[in-house]
Amino acid sequence: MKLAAEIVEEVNSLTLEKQNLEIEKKGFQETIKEKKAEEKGLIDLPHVEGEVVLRFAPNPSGPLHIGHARAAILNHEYVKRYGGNLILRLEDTDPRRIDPEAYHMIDEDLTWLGVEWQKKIIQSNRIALYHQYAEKLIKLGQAYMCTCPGDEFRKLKDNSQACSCRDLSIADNLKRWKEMPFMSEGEAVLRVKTDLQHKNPAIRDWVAMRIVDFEHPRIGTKFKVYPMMNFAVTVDDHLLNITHVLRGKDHLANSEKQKYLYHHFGWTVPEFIHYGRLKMEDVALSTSQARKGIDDGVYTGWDDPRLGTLRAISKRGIKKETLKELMLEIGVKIADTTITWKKIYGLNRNILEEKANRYFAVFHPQKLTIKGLPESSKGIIKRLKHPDFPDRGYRMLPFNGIVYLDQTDLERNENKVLRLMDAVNIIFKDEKTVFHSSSLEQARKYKAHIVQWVPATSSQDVELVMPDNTILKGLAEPSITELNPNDVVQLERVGFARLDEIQPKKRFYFAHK
RNA sequence: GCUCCGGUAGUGUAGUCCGGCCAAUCAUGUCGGCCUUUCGAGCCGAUGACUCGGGUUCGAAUCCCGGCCGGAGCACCA
Repeated sequence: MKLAAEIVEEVNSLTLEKQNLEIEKKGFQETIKEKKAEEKGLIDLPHVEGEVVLRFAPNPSGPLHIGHARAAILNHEYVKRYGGNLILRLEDTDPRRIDPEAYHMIDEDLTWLGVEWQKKIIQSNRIALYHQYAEKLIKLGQAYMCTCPGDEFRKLKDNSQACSCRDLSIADNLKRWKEMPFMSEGEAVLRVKTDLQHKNPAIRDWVAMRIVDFEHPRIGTKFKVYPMMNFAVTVDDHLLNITHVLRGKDHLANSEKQKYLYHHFGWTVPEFIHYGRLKMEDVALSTSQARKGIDDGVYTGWDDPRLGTLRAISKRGIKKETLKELMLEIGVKIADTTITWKKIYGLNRNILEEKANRYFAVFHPQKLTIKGLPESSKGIIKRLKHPDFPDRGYRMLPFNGIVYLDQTDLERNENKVLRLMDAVNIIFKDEKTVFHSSSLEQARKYKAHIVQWVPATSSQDVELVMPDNTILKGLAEPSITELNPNDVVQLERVGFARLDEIQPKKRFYFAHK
């Protein structure tokens, strides 16, 4: 025993290389298992044979939010990796939960995200198709028309008991099925037979079709019998040859339910991949909460900077590339993730840093007239639009000694030498501003802070909408008139901001530092 | 309550399937330094994690059991 331990100790003390060498010397066969070399970033999909067919299937109840972006980006990325098709499918089988505006908002949002789809289908165009498959299922003896009140059925189901409808003949079921469009809401449902003994009561005999007496925003009152999500999704995923289904883990039980349907029809089950919940700090992600806030006037609209919608995020100057990087990093883990704004800002800054040109703006403007300014210091001051890219040219700032500075910069530097970038050094003392010197060396010598300024004689009024939707009014240098809406700039020492509109006012949205 | 699932630094992530090269990767954040006419960026450095307890094993982030914590589902929504 002791000997064995000693030998092991000895072997372990050798480097791996030496151990392998010894193994070789002694003539042992190499038995090391080969570990699969994974592609960096997003993990590979399981069981890929050739091309993949994936789908992004939102419910058109509002615009897309950051949670949708995850599904859309991931699906899109996998289609790009393996080749194949991405299908956009609008799941509008609940007439009550549809926002007619959402159909085009979703297209817009995906386009902004850069997610392209090869085919688009709308489930409300396919209701008759679902009816056909429902009838097939009845004929297979795998579905039954249930007229039990919901709570009674639940009691039975929770005890693994069949209700009386379950044993109806196929003929009786077909008869009821034909009558279904003439019944009223709640009178009957079509149930899929699963396993009443299933450990999870939620899986037992789930509803496939129901009666809805409500005008559908797209197809009106043409149908009264609508499929439930699980039924429509399964039929579609099969018919469209979907190979892999990426969905949130809130669909775990649904995947389980759907498998029964695949088996009843004899269809191949796609690969289900479930990812965890996405939480976003300070943001109400749910569409319904956002809608309520908009209706109540708490939020200004779907693009209110406080919301987690893609249109709000893009308005704030967050780039689609940032979202893509973020989603690729988060991947498809089933564990929940919390996204912090700092994370998004950090990624976004990496992208914006080289794109955004620099401009001066102050948001607590204080007008100053510099006393004793030598004539030689006056004139047009040139400053690079971007310190790292000189070929982008200069902005011109007329400097005549009358400027706006930020109030807080003034307060913090009272009685101290303060340098106006690329201009002169001043001292603000006893409510008076006097010229101190002009060279950078002097500023360095006095450890002066270096701040941005706006020429008072040719300033531009601007607004800056902050992430909490408060609006700061300020002044910017004249060159900002060369900007166009949607340009993202860095307001020096303020932060990155996206120009949203120039008429009637020049309005920026603050992105981050 | 029932069913299922998860837990690696502040946050996100790699590694877990197939135990040893993991005193654990990368990103972001934070702190410090250098540089820079921004409190930005860049460069350099620092910081900081395997949920806990048992078990198996020569060896456990990795396998097994239990606890704790967290999440999802339990609809005639998707």
